[in-house]
Amino acid sequence: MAVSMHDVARAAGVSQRTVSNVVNDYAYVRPETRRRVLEAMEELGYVPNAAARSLRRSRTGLIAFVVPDFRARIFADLAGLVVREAEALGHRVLIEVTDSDRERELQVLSGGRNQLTDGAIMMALSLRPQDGRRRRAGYPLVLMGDHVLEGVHHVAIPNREASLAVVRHLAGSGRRRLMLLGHGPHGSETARTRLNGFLAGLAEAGLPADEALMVAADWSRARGRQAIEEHIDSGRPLPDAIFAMNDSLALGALRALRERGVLVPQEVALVGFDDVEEARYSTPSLTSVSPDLEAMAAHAVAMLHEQITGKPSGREPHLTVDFHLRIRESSQ
Amino acid sequence: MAVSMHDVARAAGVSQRTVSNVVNDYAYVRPETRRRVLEAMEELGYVPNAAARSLRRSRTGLIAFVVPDFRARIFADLAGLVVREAEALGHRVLIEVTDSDRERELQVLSGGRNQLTDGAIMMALSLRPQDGRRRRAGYPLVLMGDHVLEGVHHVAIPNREASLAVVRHLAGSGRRRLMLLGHGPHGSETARTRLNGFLAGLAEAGLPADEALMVAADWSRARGRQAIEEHIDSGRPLPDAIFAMNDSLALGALRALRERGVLVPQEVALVGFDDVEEARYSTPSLTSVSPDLEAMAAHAVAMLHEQITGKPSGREPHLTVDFHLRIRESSQ
DNA sequence: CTGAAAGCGCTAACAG
DNA sequence: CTGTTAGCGCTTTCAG
Repeated sequence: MAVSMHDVARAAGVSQRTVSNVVNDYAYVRPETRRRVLEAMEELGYVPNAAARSLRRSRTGLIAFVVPDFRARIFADLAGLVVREAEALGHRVLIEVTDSDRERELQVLSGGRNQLTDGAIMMALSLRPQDGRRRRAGYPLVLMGDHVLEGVHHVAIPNREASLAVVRHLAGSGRRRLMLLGHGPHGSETARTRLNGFLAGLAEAGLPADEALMVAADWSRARGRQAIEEHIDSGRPLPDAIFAMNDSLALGALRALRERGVLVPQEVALVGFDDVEEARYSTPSLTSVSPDLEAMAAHAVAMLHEQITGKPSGREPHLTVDFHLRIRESSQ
Repeated sequence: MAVSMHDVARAAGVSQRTVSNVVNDYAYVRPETRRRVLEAMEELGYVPNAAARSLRRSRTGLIAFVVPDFRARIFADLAGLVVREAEALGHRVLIEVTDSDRERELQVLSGGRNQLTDGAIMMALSLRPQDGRRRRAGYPLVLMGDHVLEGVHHVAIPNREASLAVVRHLAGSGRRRLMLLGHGPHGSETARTRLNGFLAGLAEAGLPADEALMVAADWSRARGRQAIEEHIDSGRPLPDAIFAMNDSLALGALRALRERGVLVPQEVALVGFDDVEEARYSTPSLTSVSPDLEAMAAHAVAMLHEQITGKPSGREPHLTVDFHLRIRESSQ
């Protein structure tokens, strides 16, 4: 076995209690004693056993960040921000990938997948309101995204408002035939809400909602490209603007348009969602909805922190972050 | 306190031992007994305490993945792969960010930053051979990248060979004035090795090594862009090819070239390193070195797994993964 | 197949 | 300021 506090105590000629005090920067320990203990620790190569400490404190210092998929740029970005915020509040982050699997999301909810964590931040895709009853009682949880489970803290992206803003921008610059890319039969709540905002925008601008211009597609670059290729090759008339439900789709679409010789933005304006770094650097640069991810991460971590430490702070249990529509070359 | 095994045992009218057996799918438990226990667990909402289990088993099931920075796309990609591989072998992954801070890297090495993990995979930037002595004895560790610490398992990217291949490709298609972008005074070992391969390639092709064409820059998109802008604006003659030390630099450079009206690849060929997804979708698409990241993640996790479980497997303690030079529009 | 019981290493209440 | 000591909840040896 590794060297324990007991060993250190014996070596330094003090009690275990004192060693613990030194390790935890506790109370008053005489400088001389502290020095002796530190010396003994150094000499024996003592490293505190975190499992024992966790057991005793019933706190591990770990939180889980649960995402559907790590390949999507936005989740990786968010993870980076969550790690940073968590560290600032003294937590470390365990990454859990659900592969958008409903079963796994439920496992997180019911506590089967949270071993060794004090709480979780989850980006859930498939949860429904009635799943609330499967929740493990007392386990701190914050949801990111659209789903509101009764009584669960939650921080959201303003999907509807942002989509509305996109349509206003497009219609406001004279576009009339708007395509929505990424709407799909297996759509998540997020997709539905963005669709909603899109439709509201059309109505507001007095434009018809054309089913043929609501194109289903997974939110990947490859599918965005493919969807547009198929649309063009089928000979259907082009829209004069495309609103893609995320930047991956938009950038895939951009590639397809370029290959088919369609000019962006002259013939077709293009707008994405998420504002990943790449949007600023594509050719043409991509207009995109930029949700405030930093705020999102900060709020989520802070909410979780409160639940874990049990310090309520009057903070709203439901929050929606800001967004900006970054207008770039692809839609001007 | 939460409900414990003891509570379940009492409720089911069996001993704690039997509950443990059921929880761990152990040994022979009479079906009838198992059923009763399962029922009691369900009823009481029992969730095993992972900290206690970890203490007892002296194993947490967690491994740390330590990266310099999470914003760089390649680290996020790698993290996703590591999480997947780890899960397949029954480990979960804790993400640790060092911000390229040498002190933090040393803390990982010495065990101060590995609380609750059974081992770590680290992408170290600043470690030097003599740091080996600071290593925490017996703590399973695998390094990714260039640094070889005496006696530490290690999986590498073939930086020298790949850089050589890039120069061969460029020189082979008639380019004569090659710029190296990303070489810098604070260069990591990785940068030095890529520089090495570059110089070897020049020598092999009988081309001069021109100091003025070795441009220092952090490996970010913004810096790549800025470096090329400055070069052009200073009136210095353009190279006919640029080898950027990673794709971020290359894509930033591409942006600068485009804005200054320089044609890629007609006037200047451009090659990057890492082959991030974006390279395939840029305009023009980017030629890049594609190291086999999947293999890298798989090897690293497997090596760590062996150390943790103590099952040696004749696998080499040092391994270099394959790479492919993906030749695309930017260099043809 | 199941029970009793001994710790894993640490924290913290209690006592000086 | 420091020593003693009782568990935290679980796994596992030893008996039956």
